[in-house]
Amino acid sequence: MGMSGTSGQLNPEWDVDRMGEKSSSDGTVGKALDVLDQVAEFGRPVRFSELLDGSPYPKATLYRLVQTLTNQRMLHFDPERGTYAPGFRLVRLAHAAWEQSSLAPIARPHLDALSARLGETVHLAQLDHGQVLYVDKRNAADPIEMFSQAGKVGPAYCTGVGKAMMAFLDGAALDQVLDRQSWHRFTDTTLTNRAALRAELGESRKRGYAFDREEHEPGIICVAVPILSGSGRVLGGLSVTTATNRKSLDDLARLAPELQATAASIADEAQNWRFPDEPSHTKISAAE
Amino acid sequence: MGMSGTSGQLNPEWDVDRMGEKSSSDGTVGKALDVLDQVAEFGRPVRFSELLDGSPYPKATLYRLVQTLTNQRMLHFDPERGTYAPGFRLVRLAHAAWEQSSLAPIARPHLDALSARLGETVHLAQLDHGQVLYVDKRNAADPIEMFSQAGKVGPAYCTGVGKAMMAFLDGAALDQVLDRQSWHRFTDTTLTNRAALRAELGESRKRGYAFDREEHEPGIICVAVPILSGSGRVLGGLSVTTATNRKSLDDLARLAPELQATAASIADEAQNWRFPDEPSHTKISAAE
DNA sequence: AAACCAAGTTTCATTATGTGAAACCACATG
DNA sequence: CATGTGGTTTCACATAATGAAACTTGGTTT
Repeated sequence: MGMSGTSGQLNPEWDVDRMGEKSSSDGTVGKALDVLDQVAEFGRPVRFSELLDGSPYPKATLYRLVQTLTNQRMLHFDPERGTYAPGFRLVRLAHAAWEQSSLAPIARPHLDALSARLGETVHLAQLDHGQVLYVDKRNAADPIEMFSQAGKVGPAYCTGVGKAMMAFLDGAALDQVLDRQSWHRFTDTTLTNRAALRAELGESRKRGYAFDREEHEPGIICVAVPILSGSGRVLGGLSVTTATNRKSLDDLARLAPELQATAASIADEAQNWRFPDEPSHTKISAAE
Repeated sequence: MGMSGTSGQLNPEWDVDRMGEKSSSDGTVGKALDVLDQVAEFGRPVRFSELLDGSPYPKATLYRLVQTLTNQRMLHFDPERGTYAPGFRLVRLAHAAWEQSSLAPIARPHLDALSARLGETVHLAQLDHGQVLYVDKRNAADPIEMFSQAGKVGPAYCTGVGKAMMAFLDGAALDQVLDRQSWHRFTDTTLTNRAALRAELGESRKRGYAFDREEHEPGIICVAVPILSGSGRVLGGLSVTTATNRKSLDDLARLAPELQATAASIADEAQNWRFPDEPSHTKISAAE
């Protein structure tokens, strides 16, 4: 409830806009992962035939892909129902992704502290493919672990963390993200076009933090700050969420300094952190 | 650091025991996923060259695989350090896996209740590839730092949930799991061979629940029960963990009935649950 | 029963894809 | 400026993926 939950408005069919861009461009592996995505997107275990119609691949090809994925435990086949669902191997791999990300493990104690001190819901998010990916979360009362809520994605254009992060992107990167927004109107305060959002992002940047004024869910508001690297790159976002019947936007605004301080320490640690036996780096081609 | 996989050693080589069995047998996709596993197993971001030595694949091939995976956002490349880590797409996919599994989402409220009532750490786990996969977790009111987390895997032969589940497997399935144990001696109560474990499993089965008597971590004990389907199939395991300085094994034993009751309701719900618009059987037709 | 249908599985000639030794590049270092 | 190391690209070649079509299985209708 408190959070998004809405992968909803995005209901992309197989081929919508992924033609030349990313998916099946690179070989068999791309196709297999494409299929994996499709199964995941169904939101429930699926039959082979359900996958088939709507799939760009012919029967035999799809069949082989699904077989391979099942073999590899990326998909799980339920023989009783004849359905496929994303497999557990993914969970193990995702755990590795989480642990190895430079942000989440480092931020963990900070979230604990913040959550304890404020007593409100705290989110840690990163931008992923134009969407907000919640990588960790603390509930007001009880701390919830990883995949219960974290792992979920939400829209960027109408959430606090999303806007906080976008506000600090430079032109090119920002455009990419803007291109991926769905601009669905969730509430009557939702900003539903680039111009409106751009203006808002400008203000947020000046201010140093962003609000969510019930733009995603009625009654839910939040303040969010970006987590910025020394060079100003956006590493992630941090937010405190509450309900309008508990706190006002002004109340939340007063929490901004504390959030920023936390964000700063996270960024700091993230940059200096070395994994146990990581070979000290020889500088590689600079990003630009 | 104890990653304690089945391999059990710090630097597991590529091809150790996965030759004929599973990995690269099925085509390019298999190889790509193999590489993905390797990156994950490193436990930290890796350089290309680090992957290369120890890889069965020649430079160019490995390079292409890594490129493809990065392209697909299954790997994330850090240009500053020149390293690869498991990518966020995995987290999204894993979330789908979690949500679609018949156990975890259903068990969630039960875990909440149990955790609130007992005030101790609660685990929900499933058997995956011979290991215990923790699919959800609630921390104790006063959390003890211990090594489990949702998404993490652990050994089956020396954990409460592991033993509770194994105790209710039939011959063939049990053997498969036993074959995958590493029998590493974590503490001096760890059971380090099949015979000892088999005896223990027998008792646990009779008793209806299993203990962990500091077999995995000193000072950490637990009771665990299996979650069994109507037909007796092992769906998962449920445990309460505590520290020896807080509770005794006898204290824990007294919680067993409550655990069993919870397990029973979870099993019950899991069996009857239908996803929203899951086709009951045969044809799906859908809109057309 | 026979005929039918839909989901799932296998075949096999064709072709696209992946392969990997070796060459190449870019940078750092002695 | 020679040498080394990590990373990237090439290209002739072999393998692996493709997909139309045929086949199997199991349930439903005539």
